[in-house]
Amino acid sequence: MESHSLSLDLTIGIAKQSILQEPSPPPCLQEELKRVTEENMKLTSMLATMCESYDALRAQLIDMIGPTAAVASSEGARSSSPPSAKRKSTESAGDADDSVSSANSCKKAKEEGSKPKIWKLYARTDPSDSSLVVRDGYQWRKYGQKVTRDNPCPRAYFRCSFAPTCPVKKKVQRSADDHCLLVATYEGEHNHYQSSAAEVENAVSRKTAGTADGFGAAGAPETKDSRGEREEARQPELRERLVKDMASSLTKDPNFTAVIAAAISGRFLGISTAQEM
DNA sequence: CGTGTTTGACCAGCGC
DNA sequence: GCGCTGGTCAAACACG
Repeated sequence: MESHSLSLDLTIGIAKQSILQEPSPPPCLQEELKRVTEENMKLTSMLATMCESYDALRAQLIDMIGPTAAVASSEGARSSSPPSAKRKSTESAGDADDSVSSANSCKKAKEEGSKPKIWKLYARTDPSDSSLVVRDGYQWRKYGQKVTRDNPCPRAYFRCSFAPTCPVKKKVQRSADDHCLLVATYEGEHNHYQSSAAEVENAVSRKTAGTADGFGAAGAPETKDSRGEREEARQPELRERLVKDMASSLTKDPNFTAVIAAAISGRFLGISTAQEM
């Protein structure tokens, strides 16, 4: 997405800058340094603008869908009705949910005090898409798959793999009636930031397009309490997340090492001018 | 070779 | 105690 490439450009820009801050660079490099610095500042301001726009849009989105979205904690997931348009399919998804709920209800009594948060996400998928993948902005590692009794479609089990210590699990199963509908049941809360801002946008857009559950941009259940807290803490978090995204982009992007190598070998200027064209 | 997925085996909880 | 079921493990496999 655009924001992602922007952050990548930004990281490359920063990298270029740091490379060029080697002791006593030649005059042509100083000129380039100046240009890159300006470009970097422009990108930074663009990024800030985008973040503000994103915040505003997201706030609007939450206002729009908040009242209808089911607060999908274990207690509220089934009590609040989903939007009428999705009523039938949600009920059919409920077939799958019932097994989850009944399984969880057994534990409920025991774990009432310390049970992890459970929430659900309904996602429409292409009928031809047979994968049990719900793109919610986090990295998941599949650790099991099982065919359950009340649904011929297999249920897939995932763990959050973005952070080794993250306790969150999710189960994804197609609705027995509507095979286009994926029901993702999340368990626990993430103890880290979302892996990708682009994925966040993806998740949010999916939600507006066809999903109808409590699901914040951070992939956590969107309760009023947590929402208020996050609104307050958003700006510092956002900056920190951007920094992490940048670092992540640096380590993941093979092109970055090529840029570094090119810069070091003196081909940097050629690449830079070529990019401008 | 490292990482993620698949899949059969295993385990624990529950109802009868 | 036994069988059923959901959830997890871990070896084998696939892929980049």
